[in-house]
Amino acid sequence: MKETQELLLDTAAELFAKHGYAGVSMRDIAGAVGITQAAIYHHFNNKDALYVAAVTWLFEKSTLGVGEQMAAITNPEKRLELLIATMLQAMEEDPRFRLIYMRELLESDERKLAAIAESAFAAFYEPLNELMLELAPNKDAQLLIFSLAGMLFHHLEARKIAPYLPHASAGNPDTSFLARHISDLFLYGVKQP
Amino acid sequence: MKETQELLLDTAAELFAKHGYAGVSMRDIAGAVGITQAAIYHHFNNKDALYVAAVTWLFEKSTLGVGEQMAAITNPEKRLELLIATMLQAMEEDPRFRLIYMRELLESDERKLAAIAESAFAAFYEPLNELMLELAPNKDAQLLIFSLAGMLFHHLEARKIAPYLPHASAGNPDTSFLARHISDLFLYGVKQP
DNA sequence: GTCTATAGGATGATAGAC
DNA sequence: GTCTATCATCCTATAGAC
Repeated sequence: MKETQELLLDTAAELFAKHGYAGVSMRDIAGAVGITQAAIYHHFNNKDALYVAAVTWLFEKSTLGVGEQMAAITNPEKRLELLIATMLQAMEEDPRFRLIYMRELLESDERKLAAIAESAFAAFYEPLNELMLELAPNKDAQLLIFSLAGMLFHHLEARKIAPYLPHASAGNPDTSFLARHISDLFLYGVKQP
Repeated sequence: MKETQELLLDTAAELFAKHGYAGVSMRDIAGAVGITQAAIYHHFNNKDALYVAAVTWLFEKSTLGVGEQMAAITNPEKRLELLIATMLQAMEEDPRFRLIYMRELLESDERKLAAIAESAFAAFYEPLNELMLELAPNKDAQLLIFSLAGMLFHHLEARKIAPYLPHASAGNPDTSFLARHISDLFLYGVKQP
């Protein structure tokens, strides 16, 4: 059994990811943990402090180890494919990282965003940058990273709306299928088979 | 001077885009319009109805004409480039469409999402589907649409976090530069100059 | 069409017992 | 460390006057 403090972080991250900051009450979190609302204030000063602590905790937990896994492979195309497959699978298993990242881009104030970017993202961004320089030295690495990230995130997000759009196929594509599509498109574009 | 009803839709769309459904109260909207909170209920049955009406109104306004503009061009590559440039520019001028679309994908209310997708999105999705079938008949059109949409949205979203990442360049790229990058990548991938 | 007034409930936070 | 009890404030929504 986890300590109450960590259970609070875990539960708060879950609920904030799903419903956003304003959409979750202290009573919701307390209820999910199994304590009363007032008891939260023994662990955190207020709702804002709980939110920041939960997001920081989740981001540090989530980005751990992806960079190390990549460093082992020298061939850049293979490294790209591993990265895409790994990230898709990780974000499918635990969608909280993706959900909160997206929410942060929508509504976070600049100060919180800067703190998160520098503390939780920089280490993870660096090997990505090197990969892009190897893959396409004559292109803008940051633009490539944003293009790739946009595809990764959006394919998972879009699963929610896909069934309601015309020409919808039954069921959602699995991550290995998505990984194949994204890798091919990113490397060769639509004009190449 | 706009009629109160349309002013309500416009203001509600603005606030919901910025702060989300739970983050905006009826008082906030009424205050911004210049009436009292109770007066809203003369125009809309409840908060939910106002939200759906505002989002539908915004989406119909935003996606209007993009399809028509595209229909005039027969060459699919040119049509793709026009689409990318037009959407980037439109979303830069008025970010509300992008913000609410992203929020809809995050928020977990299936009923609202279904209503919006079917009423406001289907008409806009159809010409996109045809374009993809022309560009790459042997690929999955919906996957290509989500890939493209992901890039379009994320490049604009990422402007917020870009300055805090390593290797950041000064200032944000303008939309025509982004359009060039996205068009090239989508058509030919990173391996082609 | 807009107002005032108010019902009825949820919310963030605190005080103090155990 | 968690509880009960409570406060002040906010919320959506309704009733009825003008």
